[in-house]
Amino acid sequence: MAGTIVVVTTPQRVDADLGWALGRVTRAHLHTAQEVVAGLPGGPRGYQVLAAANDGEVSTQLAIARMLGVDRTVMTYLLDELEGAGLVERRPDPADRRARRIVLTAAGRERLCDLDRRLREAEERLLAPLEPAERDTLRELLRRLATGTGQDGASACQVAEEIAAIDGC
Amino acid sequence: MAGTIVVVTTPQRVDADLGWALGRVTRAHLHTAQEVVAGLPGGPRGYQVLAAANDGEVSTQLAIARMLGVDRTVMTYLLDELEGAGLVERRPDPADRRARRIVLTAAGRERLCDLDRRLREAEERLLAPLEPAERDTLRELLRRLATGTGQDGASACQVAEEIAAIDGC
DNA sequence: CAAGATAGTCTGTGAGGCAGAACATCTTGC
DNA sequence: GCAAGATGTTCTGCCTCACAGACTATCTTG
Repeated sequence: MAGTIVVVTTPQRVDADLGWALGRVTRAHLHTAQEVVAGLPGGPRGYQVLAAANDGEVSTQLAIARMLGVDRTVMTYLLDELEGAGLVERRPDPADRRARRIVLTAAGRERLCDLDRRLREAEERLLAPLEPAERDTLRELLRRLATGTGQDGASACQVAEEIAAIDGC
Repeated sequence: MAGTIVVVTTPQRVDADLGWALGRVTRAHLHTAQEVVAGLPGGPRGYQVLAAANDGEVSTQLAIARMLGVDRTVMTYLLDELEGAGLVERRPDPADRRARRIVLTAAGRERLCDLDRRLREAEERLLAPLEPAERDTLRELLRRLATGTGQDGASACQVAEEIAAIDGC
């Protein structure tokens, strides 16, 4: 390396860094969410478990864990708490006796509904600096990135791959 | 509450949740970033410290800590490692002898430059499902949210408030 | 039926962050 | 100029929390 001429272009400013912006926004969102879900077992993740279990597409512990990006061993005590609070039930999956289907109790659905509304309000406050149209754009772009679907619905997505790499490998 | 009729509207699907999308994208980004900065003391945050220190606007430990959202006590050992690797120096601030100015060494600037380029490539791969114009839009919207500036440059931003609430209170 | 994969649970352990105190220095009010 | 409080940095102790690994039960494949 000695004697090598290194062209040091001026690096980007910090606030041009996607990671920085993502981190900051995520952190702020997490912070407001924590206030909204105060008292809910598991905090923000407790809410996400409720939401994931409720929409029914996936409902076994492992499926929910993967979707939310939490370790499967964490789901155990997350669900212990939610079940203890009477918000969800673990039901044996009739098709696979190893698996448990997570279903919301009536109280769980009410709670989820209430949290949903309040979280949505909090999000709008968080997105306040953006024009209404821009908020929708941001939501849509993030959603497409997270679900791994391109504009045409194509699914060539690194986010999904990275997520997959994080859990099972 | 007994007897109250609760209208349970169908809650949003999980993938309509901003928090879910943010979390997933952030996690995926973090994961790719970790690979790129493998070997750098402090991991992704080490990079961010370098980037923040380099652009010079803020350079004391506390200012960097606040910008990055890390605890001030964490900055101490983060910088210990970076300084040990010869990437930054702690210089006494001539204007305030309590404070240390964090400046990059020549090696630090080279390293930052290299990381910058590789991270930018990784980000583009991550944003691949979006059209090029959409990627710029996403970057811009996130940047504006994170910096707390509206379209007109106005600064009425909850992200900044929440970030502020997290550290000093 | 045997062998391997998968769902869930439990236990131990280690990293990592936060609170709080200590110390040095700056600032403000008098 | 001095006392009192605020601010920047470091250090210590504690405590949470997530992950690895082992274990059981069940499914799947050959």
